[in-house]
This record gives sequence, structure tokens and C-alpha cells, in this order.
Amino acid sequence: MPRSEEAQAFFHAVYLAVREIPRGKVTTYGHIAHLVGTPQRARQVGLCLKHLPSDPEARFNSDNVPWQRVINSRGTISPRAVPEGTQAQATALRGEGVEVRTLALGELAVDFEVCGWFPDVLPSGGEQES
DNA sequence: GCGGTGACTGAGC
DNA sequence: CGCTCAGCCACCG
Repeated sequence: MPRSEEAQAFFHAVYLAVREIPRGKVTTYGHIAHLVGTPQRARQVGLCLKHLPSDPEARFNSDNVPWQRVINSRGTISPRAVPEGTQAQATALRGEGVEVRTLALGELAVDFEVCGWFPDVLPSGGEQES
């Protein structure tokens, strides 16, 4: 048990919330933070996805959590330390039918009017216990 | 164990 | 419209 119990619960909640984003739709880090009850922690939501395991054995990993459906509040894919990672997200989104426009400055944008997903509460009822 | 570093955001200039 | 600033807090050196 690495992290504190509370931190673990937060990570868990974030992953479950991200899993509820429908295929072909996108939402923001801030909205996920809002859905899990901590609207001020959008940044930590980003951390959760950044540290999402690639290990197939892990309960939550980059295969079973649609991390690509989370973008920033401006409607663009947040730039990474590694540029390839940003492109990978665009590719993953296009792969599920999301139109990703490339702006002049190299920014990758998605239209919230077309595929934004911003429910007030999680469709599953908000809670998930294991 | 301390301090810099972010896949963030809304407010304020 | 664009830049800074202050909260945020797990991670990693």
C-alpha cells in the first residue's frame, strides 16, 4: 500500500469516473475533479492519468481506462514533456471517431459542442464499491 | 525528508 | 485576447 488511504481513494474515484466517459466523447480534467467531489484538484486528475500503469495485470491500466478522452478546459490536448504522447492521444481519439483539428500553433483541438460530455453526476449513480 | 515539478483552472490585470 | 498568480498535492530526485 504505497499512498495514503485517502489518496488511493481519490485515484480510484478518478479512474472509475474516466471509465464512464462514452466512446467518442471527451471531457475535462476539471470536470472529472468535479464529479469525484474535489473541484479544486483538476491538476491531481492529470497526475492520476499520467501515472496510469501500462501493466496489463493492474486493476486500472492504460488499456481499461480511456485516458485519451480527458483534455483541458480550453478544449485542447494538453502538451506533454514528450510530444509523441500528445500525438498519441490525438490518434487514439480519431480512432474512435472524434474529430481533432490541428491549430496553427500545433495545438490539437476538439469541439465540445460536438463531443463534449459533462453530466452533473456520474451516470452509474456516483458511487462504485468493490 | 524536503523541495521542485507538473496530462489544471478560474480569477485578476 | 494573452499573461501571471495562487491554490492543489502526489511523485521523484
